Amino acid sequence: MVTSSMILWGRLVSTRYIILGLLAQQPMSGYDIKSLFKDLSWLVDTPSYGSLYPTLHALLAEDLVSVSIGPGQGKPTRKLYAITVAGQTALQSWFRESATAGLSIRGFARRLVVASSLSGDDLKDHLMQRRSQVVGYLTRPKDTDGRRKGGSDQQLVHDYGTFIAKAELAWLDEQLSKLLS
Amino acid sequence: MVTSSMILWGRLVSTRYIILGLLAQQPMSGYDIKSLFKDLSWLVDTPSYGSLYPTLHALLAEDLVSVSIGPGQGKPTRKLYAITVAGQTALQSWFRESATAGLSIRGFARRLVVASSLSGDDLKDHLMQRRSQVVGYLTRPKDTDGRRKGGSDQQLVHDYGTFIAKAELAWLDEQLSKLLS
DNA sequence: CCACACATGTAATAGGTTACATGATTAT
DNA sequence: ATAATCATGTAACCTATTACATGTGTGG
Repeated sequence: MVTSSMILWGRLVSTRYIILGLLAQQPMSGYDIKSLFKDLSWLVDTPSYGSLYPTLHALLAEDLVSVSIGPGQGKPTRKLYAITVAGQTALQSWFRESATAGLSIRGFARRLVVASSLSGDDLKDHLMQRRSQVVGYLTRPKDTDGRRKGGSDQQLVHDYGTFIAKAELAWLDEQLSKLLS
Repeated sequence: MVTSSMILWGRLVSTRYIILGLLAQQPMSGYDIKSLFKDLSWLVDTPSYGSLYPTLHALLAEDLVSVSIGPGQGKPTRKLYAITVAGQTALQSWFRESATAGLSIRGFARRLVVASSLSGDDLKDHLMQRRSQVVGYLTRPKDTDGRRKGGSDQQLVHDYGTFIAKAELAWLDEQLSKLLS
């Protein structure tokens, strides 16, 4: 039975793929993944164990990852998850299909984690695509609407957004020049 | 009957309060709110109509907002929502209680929208609190763990995070010096 | 007359969090 | 001993998205 949700499975479903992206860099336990996310919490939301472990189980059931009982020398026994070949394929497909995804800083960071574990070309594409989105954002037309948006409306947040976007543009250019040299 | 979810009602529940924050700046329709969110999509997630309208209905049922049938000269009739006194109180309470909330750029932006509609002191507190969080992030100890994190692990994303954090710090200092002068 | 922006809404469902439950090992 | 960190998991519940449904007004 194919439900509509299964059609969506290959699309966004954020957490699945960022977890897969982390596992693509090296085998880890659920606990490790959680800690890594904590390091990234500045940019990406940290999933709770309540979604982390079930996701890992689902990925396992689909053969996108494999498990082995970790050595746990000293510390309690742990399950080491590793990405499979099928997992790598799925990850790459998702990354390429989700290329047109939105403009949020969070979405970019999420995909950046995944991109780091893929080919240099995928990374370069991601950065270049992002660059044009950021430029688009910075050159967006100022709205002078009659109804709402009375001039100073949301000024502060927009100012913040513009400032961050400019910084990001600088970062992107720096990274891209490194990649192209 | 008091359920545990009701206790949480005054806490995070993101969208409720950012909507309330937007309405605190001026009365708007659901459609207006959606457009405003689109402008902010760089920093904050845009809720879908499927959550926007029900949220508006809930806020209305709790007397945190009021409605009036908009003029709609030319365009189709619209419902103008406005924040009530109770709504303003609830907004301020939420803002102050959620002060210790996490460190994500998205969480900050969300609260920034709300802060813009509150007193200058609330805004100043928010910026100062954020400043110390950002400084904490930038001065966080580099981990040299044996098990995972093999040196260059997640390098790129961390680099990105650091770059953005530095930019944010500069912005915060700029804003704070404006507020204090 | 048709596409597009304006405008509001609901039902099914996916996705996530909270709170709970359990246990090993190390440092104080 | 006992607190803290390491480690895994589940059930109930909340929240949000997706997809659908409907209708007005404007411009080409």
